[in-house]
Amino acid sequence: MAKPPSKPSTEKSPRGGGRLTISDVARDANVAIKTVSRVLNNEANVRPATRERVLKVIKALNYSPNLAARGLAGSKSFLIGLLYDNPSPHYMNSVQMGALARCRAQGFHLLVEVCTPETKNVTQQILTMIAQTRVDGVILTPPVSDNEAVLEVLRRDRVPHVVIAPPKLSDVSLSVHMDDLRAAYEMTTYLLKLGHTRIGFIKGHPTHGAASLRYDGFRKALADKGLKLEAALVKQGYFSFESGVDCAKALLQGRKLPTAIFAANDDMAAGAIAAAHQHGLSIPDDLSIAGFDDTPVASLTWPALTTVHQPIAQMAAAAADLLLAAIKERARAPSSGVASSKRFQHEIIVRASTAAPRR
Amino acid sequence: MAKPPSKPSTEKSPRGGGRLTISDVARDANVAIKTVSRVLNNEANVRPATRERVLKVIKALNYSPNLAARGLAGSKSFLIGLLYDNPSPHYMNSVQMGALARCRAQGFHLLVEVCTPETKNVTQQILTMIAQTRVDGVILTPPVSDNEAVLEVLRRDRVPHVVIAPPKLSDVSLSVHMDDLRAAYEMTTYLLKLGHTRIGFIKGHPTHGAASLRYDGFRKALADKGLKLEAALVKQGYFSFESGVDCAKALLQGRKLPTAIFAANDDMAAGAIAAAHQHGLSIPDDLSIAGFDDTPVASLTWPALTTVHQPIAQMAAAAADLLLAAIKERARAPSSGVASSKRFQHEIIVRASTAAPRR
DNA sequence: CGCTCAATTGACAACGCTGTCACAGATTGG
DNA sequence: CCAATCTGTGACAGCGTTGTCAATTGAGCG
Repeated sequence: MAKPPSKPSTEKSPRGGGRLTISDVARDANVAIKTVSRVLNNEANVRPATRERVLKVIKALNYSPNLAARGLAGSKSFLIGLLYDNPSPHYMNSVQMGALARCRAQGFHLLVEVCTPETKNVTQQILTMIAQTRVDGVILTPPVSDNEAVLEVLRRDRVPHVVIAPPKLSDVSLSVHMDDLRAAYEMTTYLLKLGHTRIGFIKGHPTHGAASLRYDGFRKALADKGLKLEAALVKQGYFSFESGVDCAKALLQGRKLPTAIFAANDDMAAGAIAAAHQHGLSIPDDLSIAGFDDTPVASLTWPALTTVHQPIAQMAAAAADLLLAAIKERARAPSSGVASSKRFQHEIIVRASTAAPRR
Repeated sequence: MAKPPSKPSTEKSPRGGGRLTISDVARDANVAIKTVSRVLNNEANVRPATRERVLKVIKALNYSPNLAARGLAGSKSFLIGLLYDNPSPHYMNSVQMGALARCRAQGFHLLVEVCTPETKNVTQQILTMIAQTRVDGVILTPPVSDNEAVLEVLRRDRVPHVVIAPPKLSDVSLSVHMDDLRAAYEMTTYLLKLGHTRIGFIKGHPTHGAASLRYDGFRKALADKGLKLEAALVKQGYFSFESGVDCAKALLQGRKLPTAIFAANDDMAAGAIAAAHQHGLSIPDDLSIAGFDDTPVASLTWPALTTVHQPIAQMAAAAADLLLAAIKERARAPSSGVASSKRFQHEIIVRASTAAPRR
């Protein structure tokens, strides 16, 4: 009985990679399945010529390995979980774009998981997700990143994770962050240098870690210039446009008007602009206004908003890199990873909403 | 040698569901693995008492099944791919929130895939993703939804998919959509009813399907009122703030000024507002301005923007429902699914940027 | 030329679940 | 009362990969 000839690679046209398996490749390349696996995983000890041949067949067949099988057999799932709880679409979009680019570049996929504020048991939700999907790592964004219970669980289960904008630098987790205090300090200093001496400040949401840092930066800048903080010029906002309107109105009804207002985020700054318009004030001639975050709205207000730019997408990309590196490292040495944090540089973006005060 | 006693269920504390397998549950519930599987998949032919018992053990152990194994053994991956290529963070955020809620409610996870405009071969990218992850279905958002080649591939490989805002209603795909023409018609009619007769229009990006529908709606409303379309009052924009500024400036420099401007999206409307401010015009007294989409920026401009609201999150949720239903249906009868489309109702949101023209 | 040792390759058993099918017990009908 | 039928349950074989370890190859050396 004649042995059936091995089928030529052209038999299956290089279409969707649909139902191809690793053994199809092995057959065509005339090697064992395991060797194909070695090539796929970039393992050592494959003769260059063999590797070449296998790669050629893979390409010809347009084969790509089944993640589920890989996940089951090996330990890697090639899945990264993105924990998501941010009310700002722009922020989350930037994070996703940044993280996704890096993940895909390294062959990982992004699994998005939302935990709305109503979610009673975030911890349980994460646990379930990990058990189900066996994600190789998790990226946390604010304000989930403030949740100590979640971090605790991730550490206990030894799930690699990276925190974007952690409330405080941890010594057990990876993280990326920005210097909110310094940024607010610089913006305040910029306003002072323009000649403003009465600067109103609209604080951010009281539970948001970074918000208080921004206020600290504001105070420090005043102090360093020898100026006293006037309580009447500080209002408590909540990051929303409406709270910005309210706070600005309150500031503009005081006895001695501020010549500038610095809001802890752009939405509130936009609110301040609206309030100023309503008061018949001209910006920046009668009143300078500065924001924080450089969201798209900062370019769409009239006049365009002077604000602090954070490189969100870059931070997210770096977070992904950090995470992926840790995952690879852990595969080599299962010892717990080292904590490390990368700091990013902000930038003061001067637009049309600020100017020297009118004499 | 004594046979080791089967370990009691309390041995593994109900923690992370970490390394539990289905056989742990089977042992504790005193049934076969297959029976646990039946319970997990809600299959028939399990005695209620047995089902109960298994469920109790599952809960006690805090067990959740391994998706990779499920995917490998069965045909389902419990993964939905979200194809993503939208420049608007707000839009994508809404889509994700809407889709994610439904997916998670039905035990599915969301895999995000970006295809930037630079991606040379979107089709290949999708093919690879499908081959790797074996997603059970795909959700397409505009403008990917306009890409006929992508749709073609999905159909050929018989991957269930749903299209959000397709350029034209397909007879082979699921979709959800809104009546852009009618919405623009209504907004225009609203402006006409206020008493405006010279209405400027800023068109959207020329390659965006919905953009031309909006223009069609505008023209139809004028025609139905017996008004002639003045070419000088129509400008070609590109959906960006800057193009809105430019178009509005051009409109405001014409001989006979319009008393209202209708822009095909909010960003351009915001641009028009800025341009009007620069021309020293008061809104809405000197000039009414209307937008389209009801993005967050519409509430942050001054004055707040009259615009058309689309229920994006609801549409995405419906899209997910449609898709999940089709997946379940296909599991029952592998015949190709029926096409169906669900239409959603828009809403005219009247804010402060529009009013009757000054006499 | 024969031997050693490292480099390369392959056979085979998992991984955790579902599909298939066989089987025991319960139910029905004549 | 027994065959015929239906329910509920379990044994077992994969699904497409990787891990383990044995087998084969080839180069270097005395």
